[in-house]
Amino acid sequence: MNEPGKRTMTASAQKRRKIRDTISGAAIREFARNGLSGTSTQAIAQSAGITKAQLHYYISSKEELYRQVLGDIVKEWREIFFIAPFQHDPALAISTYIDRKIRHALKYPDISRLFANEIGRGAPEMREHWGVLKNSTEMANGVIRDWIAKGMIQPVDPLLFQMNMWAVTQSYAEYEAQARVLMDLDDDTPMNADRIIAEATQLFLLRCGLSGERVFR
Amino acid sequence: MNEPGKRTMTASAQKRRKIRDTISGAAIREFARNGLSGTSTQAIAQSAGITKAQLHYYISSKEELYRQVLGDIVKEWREIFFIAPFQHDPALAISTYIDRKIRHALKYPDISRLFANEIGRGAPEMREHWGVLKNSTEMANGVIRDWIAKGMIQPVDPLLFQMNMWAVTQSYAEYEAQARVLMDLDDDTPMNADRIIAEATQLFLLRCGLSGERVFR
DNA sequence: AAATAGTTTGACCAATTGCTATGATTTTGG
DNA sequence: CCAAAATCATAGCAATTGGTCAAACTATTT
Repeated sequence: MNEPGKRTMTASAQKRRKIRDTISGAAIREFARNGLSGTSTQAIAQSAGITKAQLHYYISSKEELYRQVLGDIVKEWREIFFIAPFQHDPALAISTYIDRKIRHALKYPDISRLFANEIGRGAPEMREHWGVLKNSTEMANGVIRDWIAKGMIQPVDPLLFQMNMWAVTQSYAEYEAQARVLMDLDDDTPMNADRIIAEATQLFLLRCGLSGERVFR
Repeated sequence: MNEPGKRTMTASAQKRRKIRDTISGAAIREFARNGLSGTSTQAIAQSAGITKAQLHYYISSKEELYRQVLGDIVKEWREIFFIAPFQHDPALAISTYIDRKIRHALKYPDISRLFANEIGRGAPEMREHWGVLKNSTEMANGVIRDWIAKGMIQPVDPLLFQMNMWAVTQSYAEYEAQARVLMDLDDDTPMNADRIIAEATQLFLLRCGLSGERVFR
């Protein structure tokens, strides 16, 4: 038997991992569409291409599976969307964040939707994650306040500025269906990421009194 | 028997209307939290303070009730959030829109959440509403383009500018739970509407190159 | 007051829910 | 190659699902 995390992996362990990933993917898809209570284990199993009983062999319960994928999302986001590395350059920090966040939203909209769903429900499963999330937000708060103090950007409400960036970037995943209608795009045509990024970047750079020139990529 | 819509209303008709409103309110609450498939008629009935059988006496089906409240929301929004009346003054038009929209989001967050949920699911019940919604969006598009042509505002992507306003204003309903955590607010304390409106207004006025002064109210 | 119409109720329906028990099958280590 | 362990599928569990029904109850009309 092989411990997960070991460098070598037997064929069976690989297969097991693959199945688990398939399940996670299917769960994200289904939970994003219909929420926790609106998703049946049957639907998840079907979406994963396995039987319901087989699914229940791999998971302990629907709620637990939900908690697991939610935790994975929070963890992944914490690593990807981190404003601190570019503290020295506000324009770079902001445009980098927006670029990453929007590309992620367009590429993995279900992840964003699942998260939005959880928050919309009152975030009952987020209790254990608030601490770390609040922490990074307050770190970013400090960075922004520092920018203001040093006269690098115009004064903004640090928290609301962050929340508004989140809202705009996130919305292109959540409101994809609406965006497609308004843009006359069918479901197969990808949305124009560059166009969206350009407008969003302008929006937040100008709020800070920074040049509207495209700064990043 | 009394037709609905007549000026006079018998006591029984009034009672019937009151029950229907109670049901709509309960439905919005429950659908907002758990979506269409995640909400049971039992839960709606309980939230409305009636029995399940009684609920089914007033509605034809869960889906139909969902369609009804969704239709009501779309209709109400079309009346409330209309940018055209202030065409002559971009700053006034924008700040009025943001003010109204955010106050509505903070006052009736469930309505915003129900709508967000529907769009997140792929908006399967929005087919009949897209036409009129697209229309008003394109009217506003024209207004904004006109502003740009006349040099009243800096160039913006008209559609994305609207979508971003929508995203920011909407988010304070959808992400209320998160906002409360980040702001250290308990569930009873109302959020500071003026603060939110001020930052959002600045954001979008500055994008247009308009003075950051508070223009409205 | 009787007849009629509108409303409420509890019992009930088949279908689906999350999940399990059990035996069959496959995979694996010795 | 064989026994043990892991995986899988069928059938089934009690509980809940959306919705119905007829009987009881309450209002309204004549």
